[in-house]
Amino acid sequence: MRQSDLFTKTRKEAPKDEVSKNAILLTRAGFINKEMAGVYSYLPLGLKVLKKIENIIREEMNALGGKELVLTSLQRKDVWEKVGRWDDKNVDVWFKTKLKDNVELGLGFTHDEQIVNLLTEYVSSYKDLPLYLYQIQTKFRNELRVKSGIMRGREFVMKDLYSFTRTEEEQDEFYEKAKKSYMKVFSRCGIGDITFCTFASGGTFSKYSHEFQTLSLAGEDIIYVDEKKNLAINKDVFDEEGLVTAGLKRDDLVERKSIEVGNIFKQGTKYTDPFNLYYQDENGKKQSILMGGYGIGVTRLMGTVVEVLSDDKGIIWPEEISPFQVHLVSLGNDENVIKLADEIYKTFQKEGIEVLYDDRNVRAGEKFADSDLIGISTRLVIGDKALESKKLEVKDRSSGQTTETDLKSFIKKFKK
RNA sequence: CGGGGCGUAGUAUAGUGGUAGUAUACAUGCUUUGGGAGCAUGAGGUUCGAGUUCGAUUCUCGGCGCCCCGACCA
Repeated sequence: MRQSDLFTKTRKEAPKDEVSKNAILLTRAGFINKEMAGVYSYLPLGLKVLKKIENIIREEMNALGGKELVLTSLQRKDVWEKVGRWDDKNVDVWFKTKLKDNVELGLGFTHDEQIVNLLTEYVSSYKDLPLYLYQIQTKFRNELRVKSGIMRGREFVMKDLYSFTRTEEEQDEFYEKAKKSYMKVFSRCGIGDITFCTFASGGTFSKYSHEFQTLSLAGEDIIYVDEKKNLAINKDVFDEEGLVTAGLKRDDLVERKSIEVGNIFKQGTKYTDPFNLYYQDENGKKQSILMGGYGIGVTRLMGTVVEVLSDDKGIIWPEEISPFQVHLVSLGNDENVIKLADEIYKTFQKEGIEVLYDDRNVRAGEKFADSDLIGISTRLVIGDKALESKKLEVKDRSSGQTTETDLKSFIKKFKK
């Protein structure tokens, strides 16, 4: 895409109503736009990144055996009343609304009840299980106070997978596989080395769960990290019992601040039993179904990447989720330079390399500043130098290193 | 939900009880072109309502909105 056609523009000034690094940088670079407190639109650049993250998650969830679906945001009151979560006393993040005839509805903040309710129509035999269903969808939570840009809003994108299994062994096996998938997702998003599978409290469903915590001073969680084992334990369960269960030793741990980017937990029959979701085994005997929930805050993950990967000039996208693979930047308005850049642009399009082509007639300084801010992982500069040397000047956004190469090997490296 | 703060142009900011200023962004022209260039010209603004006043962007009250701290956060 030509940058002259890009819908958004960069800004020099930080918006006055943002404090968090992710919101400031994403807004300045034209990825998002705040509509109201805790509610952000995703502009073309932001959407590109969001979709890339979603696709990584989709690939990993599919590899786990997950089947994708999309449940509704509008949800029935009676479904939520089954386990008492409609009442504002029990759940205080509801957005509730009404139909014209005064029938009450809620905007989904999660979909546990709804998916179980759905499955009562489809699951009845041991042959139907195990079953792993997931969706990537917008959730609504009426937070009392929003903060941290896109990391804690009232409307956000979440991936939620639900597992339905017959036995504890089946459940545990999947749970362990899911842990690995999750780490893969975070690695592919460029934050694998600072994200830890973290032993955490289980809340109302089971005693313990696992969170995926990314080290960052912008985080709100405190965890204790065992860097050798690559594991951590949340402060909430940082006691003797927790340590023993997690298999961690107090002396091996260091305290860190972190952002929760994912959470997996076993839910037992908390939802399946009340909804009468059972299956019949080989002997025709009625059996309970074990459920598990596996969440990733997709937009929060995007915000986390920005928090963690940036410098004073802008964002530093990891290759896999960079809005474009290459930022092609032409310098000056020398005819031959423009001709060369145009040719390279066309070649990339033909070869299927995703490219943002800064074809604007503005000075080099402005182009470089914008390029740094937007943060595309690889920059290709075409100016007089390239014309003379017949070499391509490639700058890596992350390391800042510039290398020379020729078009052929560049294409070979980036062609998908 | 408790406490505190703030609403002036697209953005960021001055200032004032009596015609609202700067930067940036935008438009036009000329110059310039490897790290946010220069000159000229132009267009663009006081969150809403009520009150006080001859007169309110400014003072008072209320609404709405936004931000921060805390609480909360399957």
